[in-house]
Amino acid sequence: MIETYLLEALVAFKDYRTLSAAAENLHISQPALSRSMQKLEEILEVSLFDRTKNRIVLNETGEMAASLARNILQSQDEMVTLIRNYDSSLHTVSVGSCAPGPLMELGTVLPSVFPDFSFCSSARSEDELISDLLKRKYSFIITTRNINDERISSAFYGTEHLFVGAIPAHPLSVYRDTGISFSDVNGENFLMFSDVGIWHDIKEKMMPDSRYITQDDLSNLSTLVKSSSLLSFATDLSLRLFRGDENPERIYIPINDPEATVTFYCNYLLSTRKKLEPLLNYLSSRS
Amino acid sequence: MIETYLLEALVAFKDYRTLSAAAENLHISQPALSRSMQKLEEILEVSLFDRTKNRIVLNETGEMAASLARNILQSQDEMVTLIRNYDSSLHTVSVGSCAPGPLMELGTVLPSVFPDFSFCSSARSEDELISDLLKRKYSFIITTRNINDERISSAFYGTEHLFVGAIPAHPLSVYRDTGISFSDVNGENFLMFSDVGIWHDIKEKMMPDSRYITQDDLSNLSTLVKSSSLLSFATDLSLRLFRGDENPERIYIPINDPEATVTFYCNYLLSTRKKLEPLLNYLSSRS
DNA sequence: ATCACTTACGGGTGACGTAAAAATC
DNA sequence: GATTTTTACGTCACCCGTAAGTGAT
Repeated sequence: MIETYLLEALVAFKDYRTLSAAAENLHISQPALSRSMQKLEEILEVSLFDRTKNRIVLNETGEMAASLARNILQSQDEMVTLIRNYDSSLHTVSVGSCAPGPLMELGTVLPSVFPDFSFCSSARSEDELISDLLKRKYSFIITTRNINDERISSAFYGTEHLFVGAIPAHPLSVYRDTGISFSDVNGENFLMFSDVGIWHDIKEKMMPDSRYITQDDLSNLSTLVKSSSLLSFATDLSLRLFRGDENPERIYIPINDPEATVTFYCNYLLSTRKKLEPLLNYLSSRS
Repeated sequence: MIETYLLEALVAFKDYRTLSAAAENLHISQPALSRSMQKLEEILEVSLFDRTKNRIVLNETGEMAASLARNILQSQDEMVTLIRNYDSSLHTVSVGSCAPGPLMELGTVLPSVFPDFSFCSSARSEDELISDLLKRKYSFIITTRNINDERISSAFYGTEHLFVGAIPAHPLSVYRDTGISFSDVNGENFLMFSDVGIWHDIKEKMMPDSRYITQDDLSNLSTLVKSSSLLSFATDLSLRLFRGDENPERIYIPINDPEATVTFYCNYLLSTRKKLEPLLNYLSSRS
């Protein structure tokens, strides 16, 4: 059998084209690498290089061998992360979401539904979430659409509605009951949380002329908003979660456009259904 | 990175269920294997076993890790054969066939078409041939149908017609020009070569009531046939190839059923087209 | 002269085997 | 008592680094 370090050596040589460069990158001496390549040829009973006195180049067989070796190493890497993820999936419940709202809500819900759990911040794209779900990095993920994959099952999670926050003196505050449209505030400056996931794309699309002053710390943002007359954002979820320590000096105006309402779905691996049943029961009882 | 011997150890343990049994199979001592398993857990930062004082069992994570490890090892094996086959494909031309006729014919043709070459006997099923072609064990294969795979290209090779050999005194010999049908000789005893590839299925299907006395050595079979009054087989290919040392005491009666005629195709990997061009030119010039 | 590779040589890590202890059946 | 696993310890393989040699640019 071929030990992994030999495959790593071969791949490094393919990448760096000379033994010296590859050896340096592998943090071993150049003669050591030279011997490894010889050993690999011995084991395979095949010559992998064209050698001249002071030059060594992969031959046709060597090139293909290095490609195959790279695949093996990648498979090994994937194996390691799969094993680690699988292990932690037995001990914790981790969540990925395309928006922070459901994540914050779940933060209050999960501890009562599951004994112990861990949290994960929202990733960028839904594709990344799906890929990480398949690798079991997440126990389940929150997305805005049902996923078309036979290994994955989906359940309705809930909706989130966007509001604009403003000081009472703001002219728009008269619309606090009737609501406004994105176009009414397109061009205005906003204070907002930086990691809003899918809302990022929505605001960019619906209010391309606005400027957004972002803040990646929620409590700092809150302080900032209290002291400012700039517009801000909120959602029904965030308003419900932070009821109590919300700013009494702010009023929240609903946005009427359909794009201001997002529907979330909870997606999980079919094979983990049993483990997640408490959550699924909770979700269906809620709706 | 995880060295291969650790993965082998894990897989062996999964297969043999105890360290002692697995160690014996791996030809190492049992304490050595015990340490390897500990080391693997260290590297993965995950526990793979449920341990009691004198018993060690794979836990859930361990079971899945062992499965993944088995896949890696299999990939490695495949890599090694791919590399070896690829290397030899650069030095030799090897042929697989579903029947011996084209193989014998090619034995006389290939040396003049290719500088150096090697030979392979006919494999059992066409599926095996295809699989070995994809692994580059064969440079090209002879089958009875075009193969539906985008990596493989096919060319017409030729046909082979089956004859029944009999002594002149045999009552069927009057049909030497008009031919007979399988049903006319179903139930008769035949002397025949054992490794006839696809012809095996044909005779079983068309003459299920006959008995076949097989011989795996061609020259022994020839001696046997000369001394016997039993029926035998021949084809247009074999008669052409062995013209000269054929038995003058035998006559050959054609079989008229369509099943007695087989059409062969030459299949090769698209990526090797250039190498095989001399052969393809020869084939198209022949037809 | 510098660079790149191979061969030669000595050293240290670590994987191995033997031995012993503990625990279960 | 037999089996199975773990720990302890000494040994040896083997992989590595340094040094030296050869050939090419």
